[in-house]
Amino acid sequence: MFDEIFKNTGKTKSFSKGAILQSAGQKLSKAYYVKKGLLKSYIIDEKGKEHIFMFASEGWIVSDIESQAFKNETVFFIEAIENSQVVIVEVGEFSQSEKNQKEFNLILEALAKRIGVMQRRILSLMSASAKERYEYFLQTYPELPNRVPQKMIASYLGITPEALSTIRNKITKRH
Amino acid sequence: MFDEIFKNTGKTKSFSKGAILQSAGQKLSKAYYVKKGLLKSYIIDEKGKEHIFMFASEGWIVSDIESQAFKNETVFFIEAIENSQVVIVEVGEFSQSEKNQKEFNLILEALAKRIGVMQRRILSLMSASAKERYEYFLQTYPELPNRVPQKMIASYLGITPEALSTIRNKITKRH
DNA sequence: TTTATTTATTAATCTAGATTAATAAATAAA
DNA sequence: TTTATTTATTAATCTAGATTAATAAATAAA
Repeated sequence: MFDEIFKNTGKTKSFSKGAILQSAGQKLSKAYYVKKGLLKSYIIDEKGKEHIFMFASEGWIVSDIESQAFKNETVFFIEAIENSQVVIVEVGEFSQSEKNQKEFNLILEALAKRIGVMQRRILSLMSASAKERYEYFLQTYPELPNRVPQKMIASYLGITPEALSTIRNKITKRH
Repeated sequence: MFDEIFKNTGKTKSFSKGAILQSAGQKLSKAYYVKKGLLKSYIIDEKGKEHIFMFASEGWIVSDIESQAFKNETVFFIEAIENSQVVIVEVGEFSQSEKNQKEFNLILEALAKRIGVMQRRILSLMSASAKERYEYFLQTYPELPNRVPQKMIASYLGITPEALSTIRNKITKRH
């Protein structure tokens, strides 16, 4: 992970639950390393509906890598869903400093990892049912259901809270 | 893009339509730079159904970046859907050679671009209807419908060929 | 060419998940 | 506490897209 690079960059800020760290439409988006707490990044579609793109708990990084690289406006909102301590990293530092071989490989590895996560998500959205996606989510993030309201999990899975409730009911009933 | 890095690495190979360049389960996957022709990368799910992950025409690169970085078995098949000329790049060269600042930035930019494409795909799978995804596909890849059978476009969109046929019918009818 | 195979279209039926609505449970605010 | 707000559950109804099947059109093979 980016851990080694980001952990000690200073600039730790605290955010209360509900605080918005970044809004869609802003330029010059930053990278957020979560020391403590939990963030979500999400979009709001034309119908005003929220779609959670990712959760970030301790040790994770959230950022709109594409908008950083190309200096576009970001499409993502980022919000603290627990009281959180976050290291904010300017993108400039990231791309301009002299990189040694080791840092280069760390960054490549982190990007490759993220690409892998997204590939699996795309494939499962194309090929798996909501129930299968939920079960896969539970395996991948076993601790999140205790920290996150169900409607956010539904939003992450791309389904309605009602549908998730029904799925959970079915899973428990045929124990 | 990776163009500058890959274009002149030699080792151009020709593949006839229908040739399989890579199969799921193989280790040490390579990167494929398309000089001429058209490739598709896809998975086959447990039910034996094919899901196209991406198309790659002239100037594109296909590769399982995650499996390269972590030396896993790849999940992707890669197949030529036109007669194609492809530059095959060993992953080794890519990560081990000494990188200068310029190359470093090119690679970062290419990865960021790919991440952006995947982000948009995830968000549209979560929030858009099949019709909207098809219209977005037409905007993004206006030339592909002339080169690719419809059932492959359906597979890329995550729907059945029958559903795509119906959508196309609806779009033309209310001109 | 002729024949076989693959692809696209259309229609009927089905189903996973959306929508709407009402109620209960949990959480936050006063 | 009490009250207001948010979240989760359940049920009824609806709909986008899947499934099945039959037919036509296009492409590949003999």
